[in-house]
Amino acid sequence: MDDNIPAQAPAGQLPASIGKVTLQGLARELGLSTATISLALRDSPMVAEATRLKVQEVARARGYVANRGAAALRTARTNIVALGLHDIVNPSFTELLAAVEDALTAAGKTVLLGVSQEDVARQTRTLGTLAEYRPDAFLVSPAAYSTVADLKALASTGIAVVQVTREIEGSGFDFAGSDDVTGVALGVAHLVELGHTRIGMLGGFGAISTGRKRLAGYKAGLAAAGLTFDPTLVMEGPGLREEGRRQLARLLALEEPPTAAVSFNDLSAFGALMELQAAGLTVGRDFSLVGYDDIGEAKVWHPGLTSVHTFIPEYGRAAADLALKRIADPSRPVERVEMAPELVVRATTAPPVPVKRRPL
Amino acid sequence: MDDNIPAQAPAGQLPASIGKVTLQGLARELGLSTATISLALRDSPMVAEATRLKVQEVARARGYVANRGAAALRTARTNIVALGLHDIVNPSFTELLAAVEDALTAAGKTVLLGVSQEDVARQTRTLGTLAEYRPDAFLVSPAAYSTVADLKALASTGIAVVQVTREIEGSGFDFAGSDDVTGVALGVAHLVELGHTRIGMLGGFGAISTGRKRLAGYKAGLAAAGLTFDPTLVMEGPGLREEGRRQLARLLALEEPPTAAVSFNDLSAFGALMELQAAGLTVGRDFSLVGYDDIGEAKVWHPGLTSVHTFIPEYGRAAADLALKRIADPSRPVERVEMAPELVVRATTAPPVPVKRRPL
DNA sequence: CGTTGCCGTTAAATCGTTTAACATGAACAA
DNA sequence: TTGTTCATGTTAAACGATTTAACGGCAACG
Repeated sequence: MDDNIPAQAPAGQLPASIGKVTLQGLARELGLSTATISLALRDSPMVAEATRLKVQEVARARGYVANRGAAALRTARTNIVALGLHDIVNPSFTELLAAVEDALTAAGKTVLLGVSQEDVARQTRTLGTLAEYRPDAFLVSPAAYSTVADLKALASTGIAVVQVTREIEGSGFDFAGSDDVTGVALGVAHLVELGHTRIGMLGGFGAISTGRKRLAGYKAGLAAAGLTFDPTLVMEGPGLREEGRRQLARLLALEEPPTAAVSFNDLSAFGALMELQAAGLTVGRDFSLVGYDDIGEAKVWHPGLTSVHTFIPEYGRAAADLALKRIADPSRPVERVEMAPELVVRATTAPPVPVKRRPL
Repeated sequence: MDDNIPAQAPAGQLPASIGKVTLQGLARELGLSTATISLALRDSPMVAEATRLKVQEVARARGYVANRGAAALRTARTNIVALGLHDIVNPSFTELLAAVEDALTAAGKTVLLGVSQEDVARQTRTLGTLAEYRPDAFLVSPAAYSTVADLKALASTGIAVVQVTREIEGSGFDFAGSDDVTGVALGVAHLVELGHTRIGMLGGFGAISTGRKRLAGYKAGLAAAGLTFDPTLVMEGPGLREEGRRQLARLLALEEPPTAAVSFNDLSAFGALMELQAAGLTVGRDFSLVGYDDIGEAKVWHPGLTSVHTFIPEYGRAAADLALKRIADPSRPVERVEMAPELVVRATTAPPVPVKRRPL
């Protein structure tokens, strides 16, 4: 019946069949079995050289594009790595994302992206959807307030889970990030060395591991210098430009304002620089400021931002590596890669000015 | 034979079967066919209410996670949208990525990410790999020097292709972006209105559509004001902070430097602001500067950057929409969404100072 | 009581790959 | 001659879902 409408065949089939070159199509065309084609395309030594070359040539000529979904169904390996980030607008995460993407594609993996926007419910939904694609691994920077259970749900499907930047303490998953306690303490030590004794902190917040660790680093730095911790000098909030600006304004409004501050991240510090400028103060003279992360932008600023370099691309690559290693061997011992940050002194830090600047 | 080793079964099967709940497993457990389970989980009216509820309950209890790869194999629909961007560190692209991701996930799609790093060869490789996952659509911001052929290769596999931000003129694919010619002309007009007659451009470059269009907008703006185009006032290069800073330095070093400039993007402008500051000049008094895109950072600056707002999240959403529409109807007419930018005046622009500032 | 029609469910085919297990024929040794 | 290898290929069964024709059961109806 349908055979009576031959005219429709070319018109109807062509668009649908474009790009529809499959192993089976090649097999038919070459008079070989799909098995041979499959092996030949993957350079298996089990197929004769001549055959292999011919198969590859025809495949190229026909524009064959492998269907990884089908292959994955069979092999239970998708070569997909799911990335669950809480934010991608923040440049430090952008730099991380770029490094991770680069490292993973270099290893033949492809990145499936999900963004939680710092919302646990959305994170649950997103990760759930990503899981439906059966990634070989999850690389996660958990949203604030995430719990162990949120990650365990992923691992229970037998998928590798690696935490990056942020972690859920005690979750027992691989982790790559910077040693934030040491890092912030480094910044504090630098300020102390310059002679500052009243040092504030433009802080993050306690619902995320980095917020807690960097605060701990601030305290540790003070303690090491024999300075007492004054909670009124610590501001809390999301590490954003606007917030850093607000936080610095609040510090300056204190009865006895600090002469310097370390910050949760560079973004806060940039905002603070704006506020200093707006307040008519000169950073590196009237006030000293130390950023954190040392993202690319920090060195472009004028004056250049003194910051604690945390090697974001490096630990992004490390995280990718951990994922690859855990995929290869799911039972390997849990590994933590904590990179030691380094202080980069530029122009936003200097000795404090004498209390009375104009003794006149 | 194998039956003689019953002790191994639980030990060996458990780890392997974790998360391995499939439709067939559920079917066996419920004494139903996989067809019924499949239909029930998708709320098909063909299955009785009671059955549906029971199936869904058991599925939830067992932690069933659908395998979209398998489904895709059958339905030829992956619900994946591949994103091929030339860069993700630049904040304007980050904002775009965030908006696109948001819009697509809201529509039930998942984002597969590929980054070309402004390298055509890498773009070819990346897009090829993405194609192996059979995305329902490609959303592309092509690398510099891309040609129509680079995109046609994707379309020939019958996949929807949408260009965002950048386009390859005459390629015949959907496009969403800002009307850059109008946009930059807007910035020039503003400077002209303030009294500037010697206006420079911190430019992009000609290998990408936005570079060409924004330059055209600059020329159009000058022409509309009756000013003649002076090529020595146009700098070319990648739109980065460092580059903007360099370009402004070069403009200032001219024999007869301009009193104002428009720029290719905000990033260039931020760099230029740094250079002005380093040169001891006050922006908004000694020199006027207009950014482009008006990314979030622009309003946090002090002084706030006058910029041309291009509605990046909006056209990101538009691009996602175009993709969804083309997936739904591959034969619909090609659509271009060009958003009209709007000038946002802040504090970096002002009338030019008289030629001799100190008549003394 | 036989027929019809509807409803809920099922069997089986299908998507494109991979991979054990097996087939074929030539080369070689005994 | 009769086996044994070895090199190349093939067969056929997965993988986990979706789809659709067909089926069985049951109520209603004449």
